[in-house]
Amino acid sequence: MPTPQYATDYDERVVSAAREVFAQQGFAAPVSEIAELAGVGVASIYRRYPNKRELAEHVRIAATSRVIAEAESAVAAEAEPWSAFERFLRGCLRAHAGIGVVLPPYEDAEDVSEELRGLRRRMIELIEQLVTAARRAGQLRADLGSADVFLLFKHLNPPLATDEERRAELRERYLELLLPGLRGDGAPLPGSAPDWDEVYRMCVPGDS
Amino acid sequence: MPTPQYATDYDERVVSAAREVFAQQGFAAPVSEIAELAGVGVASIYRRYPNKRELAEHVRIAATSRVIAEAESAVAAEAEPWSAFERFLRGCLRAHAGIGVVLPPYEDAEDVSEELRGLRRRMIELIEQLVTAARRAGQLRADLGSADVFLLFKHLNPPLATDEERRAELRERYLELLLPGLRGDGAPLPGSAPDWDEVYRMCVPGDS
DNA sequence: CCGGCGCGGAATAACTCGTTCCGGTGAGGA
DNA sequence: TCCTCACCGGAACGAGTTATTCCGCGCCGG
Repeated sequence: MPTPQYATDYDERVVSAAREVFAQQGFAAPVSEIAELAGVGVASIYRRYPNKRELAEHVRIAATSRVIAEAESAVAAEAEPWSAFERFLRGCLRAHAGIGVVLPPYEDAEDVSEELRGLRRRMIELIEQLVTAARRAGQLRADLGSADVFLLFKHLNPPLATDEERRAELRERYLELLLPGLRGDGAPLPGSAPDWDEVYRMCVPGDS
Repeated sequence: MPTPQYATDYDERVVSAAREVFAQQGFAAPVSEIAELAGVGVASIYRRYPNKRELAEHVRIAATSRVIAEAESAVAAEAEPWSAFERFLRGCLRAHAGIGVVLPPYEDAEDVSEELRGLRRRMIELIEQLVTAARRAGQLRADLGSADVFLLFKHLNPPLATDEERRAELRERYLELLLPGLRGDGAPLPGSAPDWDEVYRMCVPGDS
């Protein structure tokens, strides 16, 4: 065997731990913490990824892919636009990987790989499709842009609860609180909807 | 003059900058960044506060006081419970100082000064009063606790937009989205409401 | 029983950040 | 005008933290 084969089980645990840790503490979080959460040694991480940045890139790719899958399955499963939209939201929330991690490039926007760039395009396209359809059907308020949805998602993530269990519970709790507003029951929204560039730009400088 | 008098103008700019920076980056943010934002040298900060921790404490005290004032003025200005509640929310949002900074103790809960502890008690008392009144009047959904409100607030803060102007706009935008849900138009909330201890506990470990 | 592939975690070298120190500057009195 | 002194900005220092590498160990297949 020319290329040594590492336990694939490890890969999964590492990426999952990295997602969790980066989501909570930002890119500045120590690699050792990721290793600890994954229950492996730091060397095992560096044996698979040349450096921290590439690990983060991998996490983002996985998370973005997950959101894409969630969107595609929601479109496929629901005929009604609003139902598809809602299913997408809940799906992402449950996937937890969620948008919180997808969002921040962690480093300067320039260093994003072509692969991730493509995935982002696809993800945006899908979300836009979901939003537009629901809006056309009069089931989603007209003054809400697709990038708004993204930001709202980010906000749904509670800080750092003790356990992930509880965090998930709170996420669903606050999503429920948001849904009536999304359907358009309130006053018109002040301000202008962000565009995607703004959303990405907003999250670059810091880590979180 | 026995005690030298420093420019009070500086104090204000320093605390305001510290609030901004801590809110965005957490307690881990470098002091130098605060100094830069305030347009002063680091020494000017240390000339007024013995160390970073005390500066943070000062920020929290100022922010908590501000929330208290906002609550008191809302209670005094509006007879209708829901109106008072809504005014409180908007007021805090506009004060921006807001809850994002009030919340995190930044360090272990033990090290909180007696003064701040007292302010917190008062703040919680007031928020609870606002929530209970609105709930009693049937204007706020019954399954929403006062600590929920606090967490929601935290979530309203957009990450790090380029300018504060835009951030404020987005905060108001998303508050609007939340209001219908708060009034009780949606499905019952899943999960259980957090209590205040949980809220504080949730935000201790990390910085943000 | 032996060889070697991974593994965990200690060791290293760089870097960041809190805090302190120091020379500069400008206002005000002589 | 010149001197003094209070105050300022920013460079310097030392402690602590972290990405990355290195090394000896244990397990698995033969």
